[in-house]
Amino acid sequence: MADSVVCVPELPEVESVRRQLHPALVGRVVVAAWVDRDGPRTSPVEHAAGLEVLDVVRRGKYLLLPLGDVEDGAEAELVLHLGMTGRFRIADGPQHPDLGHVRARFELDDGTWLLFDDVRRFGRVNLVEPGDHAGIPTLAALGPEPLSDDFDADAFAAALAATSAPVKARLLDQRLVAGVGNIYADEALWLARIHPRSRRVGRARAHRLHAAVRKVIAAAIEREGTTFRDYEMVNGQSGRNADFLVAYGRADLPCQRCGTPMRRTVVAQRGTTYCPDCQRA
DNA sequence: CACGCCTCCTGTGCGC
DNA sequence: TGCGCACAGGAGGCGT
Repeated sequence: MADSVVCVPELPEVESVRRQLHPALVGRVVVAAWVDRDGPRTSPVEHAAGLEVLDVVRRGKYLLLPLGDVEDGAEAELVLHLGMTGRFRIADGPQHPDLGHVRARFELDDGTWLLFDDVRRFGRVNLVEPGDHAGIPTLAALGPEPLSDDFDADAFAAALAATSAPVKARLLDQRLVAGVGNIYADEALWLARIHPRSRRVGRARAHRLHAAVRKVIAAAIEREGTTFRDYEMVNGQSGRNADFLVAYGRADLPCQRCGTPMRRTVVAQRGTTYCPDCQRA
């Protein structure tokens, strides 16, 4: 079962990508930009040409690249999302042997190319006015970064107390906290000993979950993310977090806390693994 | 508004 | 061996 699991980029994976893209892109001027087609997840990017990459910022699972002029500031913003299978390469030309489904290309003034490859087309490539996220509702309503002071335990507890949805659904919806996806939701809920389908999470358990989210995200960033198959860094290497997972992908394996076989279920239309003994509703 | 279900997309792995 | 199909899921859209 575990070897059929596919990994999707979440906050730690996107942060690892950001750290590799930043030194390669900041200060570069876009010579030409191309995206494979218009659609709900892509929009024309040709106007990026002539603009300098001023920064490579991450918010949740989004990468934001302000483009413009060092003195005049940002004139545009490139919004990128890896979706499920997105990956980047810095290449010497418009092709790369590792990439079979290039969806966007950015030629840079030092002769390198930023290539975006995305088999399943769930990724996003949009060029917008700086800060104009109205067409990207999840980004516009994105909650606080989990490792920032803006992620407040009391506010998190209050928000959970005001909802009737399963706690895992709230972790996934990006509004209470940014960047948590299916893997780290299961990991954090296991660590906090909370059943993923629980609809009533009191203050004490909410505080445990708040700490658990921070812990699993920080640990995964240290290990440059989790790789099963799809996610990889800009240099093609894997993250090292897969060997440290305690919940995700461990159905039928013994709980590392109590030895009870982990159970697989579906919550919020997502595969979910939890310990039926030490994660109680 | 909140919630939950459906859809998109395609490679992979399994069963027959 | 080969075919068909279920499955994976972030985010958007829509129905209730």
